[in-house]
Amino acid sequence: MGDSGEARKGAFVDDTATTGSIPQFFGGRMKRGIGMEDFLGGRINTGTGMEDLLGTLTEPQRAAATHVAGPLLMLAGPGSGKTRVVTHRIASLLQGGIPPHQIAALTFTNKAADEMRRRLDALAPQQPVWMGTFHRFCARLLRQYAPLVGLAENYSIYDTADAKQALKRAIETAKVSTSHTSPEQIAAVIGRAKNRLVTPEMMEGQSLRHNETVAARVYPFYQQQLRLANAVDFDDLLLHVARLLQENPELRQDLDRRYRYILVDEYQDTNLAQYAIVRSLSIDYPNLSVTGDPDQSIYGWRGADLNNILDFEKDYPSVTTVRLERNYRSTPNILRAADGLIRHNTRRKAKDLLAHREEGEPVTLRLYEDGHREADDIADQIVHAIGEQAARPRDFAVLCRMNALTRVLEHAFRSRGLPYQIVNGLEFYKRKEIKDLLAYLHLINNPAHDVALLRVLNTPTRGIGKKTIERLTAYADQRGWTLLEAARQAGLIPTLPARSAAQVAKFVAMYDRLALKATAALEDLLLYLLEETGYRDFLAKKATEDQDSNPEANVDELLTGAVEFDRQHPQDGSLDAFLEQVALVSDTDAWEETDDRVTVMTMHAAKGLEFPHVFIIGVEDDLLPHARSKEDPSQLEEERRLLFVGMTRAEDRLQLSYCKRRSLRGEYRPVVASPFLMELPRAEMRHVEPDDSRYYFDPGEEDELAYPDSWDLPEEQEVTDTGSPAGKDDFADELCQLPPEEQAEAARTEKGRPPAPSLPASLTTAADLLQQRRRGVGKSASLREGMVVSHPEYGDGRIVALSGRGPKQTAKIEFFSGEAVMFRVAFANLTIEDA
DNA sequence: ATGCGCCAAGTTTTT
DNA sequence: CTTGGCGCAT
Repeated sequence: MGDSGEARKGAFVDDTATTGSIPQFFGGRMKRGIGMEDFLGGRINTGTGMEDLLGTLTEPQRAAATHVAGPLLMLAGPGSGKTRVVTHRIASLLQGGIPPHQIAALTFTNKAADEMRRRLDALAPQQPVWMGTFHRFCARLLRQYAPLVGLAENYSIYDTADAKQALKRAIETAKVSTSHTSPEQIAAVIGRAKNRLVTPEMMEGQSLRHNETVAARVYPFYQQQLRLANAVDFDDLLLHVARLLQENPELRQDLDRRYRYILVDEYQDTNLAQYAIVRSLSIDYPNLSVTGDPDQSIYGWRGADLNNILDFEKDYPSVTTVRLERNYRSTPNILRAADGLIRHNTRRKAKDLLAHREEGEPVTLRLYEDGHREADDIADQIVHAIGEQAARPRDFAVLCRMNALTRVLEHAFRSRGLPYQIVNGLEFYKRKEIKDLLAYLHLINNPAHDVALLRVLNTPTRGIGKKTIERLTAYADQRGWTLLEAARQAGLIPTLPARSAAQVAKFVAMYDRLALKATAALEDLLLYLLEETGYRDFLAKKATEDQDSNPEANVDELLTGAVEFDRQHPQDGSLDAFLEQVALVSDTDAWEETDDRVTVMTMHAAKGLEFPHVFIIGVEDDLLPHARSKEDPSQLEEERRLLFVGMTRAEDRLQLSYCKRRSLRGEYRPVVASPFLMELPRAEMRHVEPDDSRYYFDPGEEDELAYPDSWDLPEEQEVTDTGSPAGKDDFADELCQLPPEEQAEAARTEKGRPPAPSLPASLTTAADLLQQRRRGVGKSASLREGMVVSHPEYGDGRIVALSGRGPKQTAKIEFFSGEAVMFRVAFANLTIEDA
């Protein structure tokens, strides 16, 4: 996946050069910065040939990059330049005369695919090499061969919420009792089965556990539901394609020939379905190259099978294996800590992390009173570092186990005017208005999309109530029809009163009018839809009642997206493509590397990224090994790998923190440090306790900060791989069990320490003021209606409307050119003009 | 049929 | 702390 920091590093070097101040702190970094990675970029742009280009690679990197035919396994540790090698290999293949359309690079996330594309473009611009996620690859294939698996080409992709609705309906039709299980559990079992290529028929004879038995009963009904709706869920995308390839030998052969060179990123995260797909496409042309790192496998819960990578050499005996173990990203301090941790995994290929950089700062382990102090302190540290050092917001990342922890940070950052971006799960496409409108689009595109119909039938309200829907559904189920088909017969449904039937008929008539516009430009379609369905009025009414949310702004945003899509896809700009696009992007993909903001995300989302400064919060028992992962040793190992991934994102500085107490799901309760902390080389780390409010970044106080006595635990308190950590209880007692009264007392008696910094008051230098004034306003609460702002493209304009809060804040700006444009403040590069 | 309000439940990670 | 489901009053 993308080591996407390289572009940033280049930018960083430029910036320090122009300001003329290179803080000593970044010494090691600078040395590396002018090293091969950035140098490379310059050379390519001057158009030097491939020979020179490959000359900048190390021996093993070069071996991988020049590999042409036959299977290739690249075991690449974190920060080893993996993406770089992969892009160079593609460029090298192209230079060797391989037609670009014979190459397909499969990634796990869109983010990784985009990054790879960006970097390939730098080496070999505009090559039609196929790049994208597994799911997108499968979606495309399926679009072409849908009839072979019983679908039509305009099939819909159900997102998790849609799938859940369909599942609930399936549970009802299956008439099973869910008293000892839940739809979620059933969904999980079915999902796991699909990932292992297990069909409903195969599952019948083999289940043992209770919820599996229930799931096995529901599974066929669920699939039937999907087939009838001409829809697939995420897992089906893979499953259908895998079966397609298994059951159609000629097609398999064709596709094998078409995609002769297949590259798979993050191979350790592939599940059986993905494995089957990739293998099927690499039989006649076994030019399969996979890259991955078993230590970074963190998707076991999604069916990822570590054996795929561990056994690759067995699958392809003629494989060339390349190991990239040298880490160019992190300081040795960080690597020792990460290595100390990962060594505790038993099911693992021993691998070294060879440090390349010079010794840096010790890793910090920090204890806080609670999550608020944690967030406040981290925000303060960042503010301080930006003020004192030449750091920028985008150099920092705060990583956590779950999205719920980001709330406190959001507050802390906002109150300090610190620009940030939270990459989390609850975003744009999950909002009600958006889901409603998309449901209309889905239904227009695929009349069988029952979930969309149910969502939309009475939104806005049209006098079609629960009873009517019930009768309609029963009628449809009875005949095996889709709901829309049943609705067309509303007049003939005996159970339906005439009045209800008339309402339903009116809806169908409206639908038919909408469907006529299916091939119009998205923008026109949406605008027509808004009027025709009465959704616009519905929204206006809502907006006046509810001040907080601004559905209208969201709708405008969707419109903006549609316009953009129309523009980018003038030829294939079908509704199909748009809906597929929407279904297969996640909010993680909204992360903008170029934005100068602090990044807040989960460790899962952070994979493949790197940052100069990384804070990992909530390294606590039941949270970082998550409570639900602790029974199963393999899940526990996965949690350890997750922390490993988090730690190895850091280039220069890394802080791990945990709290004495934390409020989670409404409760404020005491928590215990993560047992993983016991596995770190604590003797060489810097420990900070709660009452010590001195700054992380104050160079003068480093000596005092290091190793408080209470932390001077003997290094040999190692964890046996099977048993519980020796001395864990002492450790926890000492650190976490101090009663609050004593804490308060201790705080009161603390002597002379600097007051907590508060931004913007602490930013006092002229340069800072200037920077502040001209800096992107980001998500800071500083925007007001009537304010004059500047946009790089549109010029100056006045804010005429503001809506939404935080990262969702949207501003309508009337530019002096006369144009009025809606922006999402977070993404628009707005600057505030002098007052 | 609608809409409000209460209560309960379930809370990881993502395509 | 949120969401979803259910029952009641209009």
